[in-house]
Amino acid sequence: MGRQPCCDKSGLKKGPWTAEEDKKLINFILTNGHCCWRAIPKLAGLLRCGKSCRLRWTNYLRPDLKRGLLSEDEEKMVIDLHAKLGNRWSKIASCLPGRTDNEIKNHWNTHIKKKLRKMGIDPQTHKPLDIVDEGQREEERQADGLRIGGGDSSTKSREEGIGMKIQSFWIDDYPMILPEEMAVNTPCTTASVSSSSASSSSSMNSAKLDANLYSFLEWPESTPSWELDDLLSLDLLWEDPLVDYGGSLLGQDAWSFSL
DNA sequence: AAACCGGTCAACCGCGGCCGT
DNA sequence: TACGGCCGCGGTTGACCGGTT
Repeated sequence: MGRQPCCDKSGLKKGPWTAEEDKKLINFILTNGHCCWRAIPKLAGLLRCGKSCRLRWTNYLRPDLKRGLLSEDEEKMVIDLHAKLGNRWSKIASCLPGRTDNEIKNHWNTHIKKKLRKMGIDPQTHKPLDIVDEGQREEERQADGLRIGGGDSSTKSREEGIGMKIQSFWIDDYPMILPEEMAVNTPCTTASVSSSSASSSSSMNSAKLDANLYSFLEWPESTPSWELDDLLSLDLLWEDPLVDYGGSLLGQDAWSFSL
């Protein structure tokens, strides 16, 4: 029976989102919530399929998203959870508030995989790689201060549950992050400190929202789910004309919603 | 200065699962 | 139980960027 396409693709726009489209989507969802993704494009006046809208919202426009690179602690959590859950990115993401599955998946493929391989760990199995000569690896271990091997600790840790497994990381490999340092990992400060993806690629897409997008908001410690009322209460902030968002959006009154 | 190349990441695609009928 | 619609997930693609030659 062949699967039907998620929507009628004829006449629908694809590719990068424009600021105007973002504005329409945010405005609609903040006002109405997202009851049915399939209906949203039409109701919001967008020439996109519902799927594209959902993706744009969940991966980029959601107000509770953190921006910028994953912190060391978050990275450790991802590795740990991956050892336990495998490539279930959405499950992993659900344990990291403000992070999306797409973001974590990308970070895994571009950063963590390499890091693990460099450490002599197979990113898929989380077991030591055997392809490297053991003696040579021993030298690398001494040089790098790694502690790979010595009984399959990664496997062992996998059986100990997430909370315990945190302890199985080679702390020496990662600079420790103190709780107070974690606290500065807000979208605002992350973006300002990091010279990474968020800022470096800001010119990639004219519609791309800078990591400073929500920098003017004060984020609660954890925002697992925002009610519409919570978001609506932010309208004064959205309209603050004094905030420099570092992008072109403000100049277009993109955030002056009439809620 | 231009061409090339590898890295990065937003966005797309298609499948699987859930749920209502 | 079977079917169809919708959503969410994971894999993949492709545009863009910075570094190198």
